[in-house]
Amino acid sequence: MDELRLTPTSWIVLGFVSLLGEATPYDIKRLVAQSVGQFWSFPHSQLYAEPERLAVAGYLDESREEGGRRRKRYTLTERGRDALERWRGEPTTALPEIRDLATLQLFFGGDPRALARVQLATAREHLAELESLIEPAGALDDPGPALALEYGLSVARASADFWEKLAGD
Amino acid sequence: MDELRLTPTSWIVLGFVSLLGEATPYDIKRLVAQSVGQFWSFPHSQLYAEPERLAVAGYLDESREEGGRRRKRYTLTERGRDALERWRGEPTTALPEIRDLATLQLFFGGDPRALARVQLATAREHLAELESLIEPAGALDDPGPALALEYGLSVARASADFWEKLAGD
DNA sequence: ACCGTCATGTAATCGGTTACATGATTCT
DNA sequence: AGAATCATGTAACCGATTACATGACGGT
Repeated sequence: MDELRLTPTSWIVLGFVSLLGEATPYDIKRLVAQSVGQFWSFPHSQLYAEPERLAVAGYLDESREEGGRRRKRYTLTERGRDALERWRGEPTTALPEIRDLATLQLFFGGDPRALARVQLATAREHLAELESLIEPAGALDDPGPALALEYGLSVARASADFWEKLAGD
Repeated sequence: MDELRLTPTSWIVLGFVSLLGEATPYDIKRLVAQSVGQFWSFPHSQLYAEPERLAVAGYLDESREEGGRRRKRYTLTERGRDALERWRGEPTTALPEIRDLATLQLFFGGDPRALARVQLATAREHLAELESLIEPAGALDDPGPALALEYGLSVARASADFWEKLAGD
């Protein structure tokens, strides 16, 4: 029941548990893969560790299935709901961070053409995948996911465009 | 002299030491602030810890000033130079990652207009700062920094455009 | 001489990543 | 029924962040 600094990972977990009502780490994992995970990856182990932390600190309730896979299922506590609500209400001024190895290589003298070729290829695949997510996202009640996806798409397009221009010299 | 997994931070340190020939953590800190730090931030303490790691593993030589501030100065070893060279030569296929609290808030139901207002403001300031870096970057011998900056700019513009559109409804 | 800010670092903590491992399902 | 893959988790390590702390230097 300690105080706890809530990290981005925490919000992701709290957010999805809130959306689903009740969720297992694996539920979250699948949703992450189709959404946030598209521009922000982390290992699945964190989706097991983080709910644990949150449960210890009183933001989630944990219960364990008895039969079968003995999954852990999580629900929001009052405290968790409050924290999420407060967070939602305070628009962050934090800037996006781009963590990109390719840019580093560019910066430190990697060959621009070679980099552009390789990056353009992967960027296009990624774009295609993102585009395939538009429809399902649009079908949801909540507009948030679709908006976030749009954001991710516009950034991904800017990225692809850059490499394309660079590849063409 | 152990094997060591080299992280993005490692490349940044190795890269700047290579550019400068000899560098103190503070030298690197200043350069980072005007370059990579614009889209990828980390605390200065890491720029003291990381060269240490790299020195222990044999990628850097460390020497300490005797008088005055007793700074630690680092230079590349053969091993460090090799590693950097090899890294430069292998274009990464890794995708950029966007770590962005604002997008998360959008995703999880934050108010789009409110977010857009706040984010647009900070995004514009940031853009202005990036643009002020164009000239100095263009004046360098090495084209890498200017290219990386261009990349950062195009992404930052995409981001600002998105929020602008969203703010305008 | 004093004060504020810049410069330079260390220590402790903790989140995140890597690696390992086993139990369920599904398919052939 | 066996193989392959999906699902689910734990353990250990380490890089990264936070916090603390002091020494130089420049200005008044």
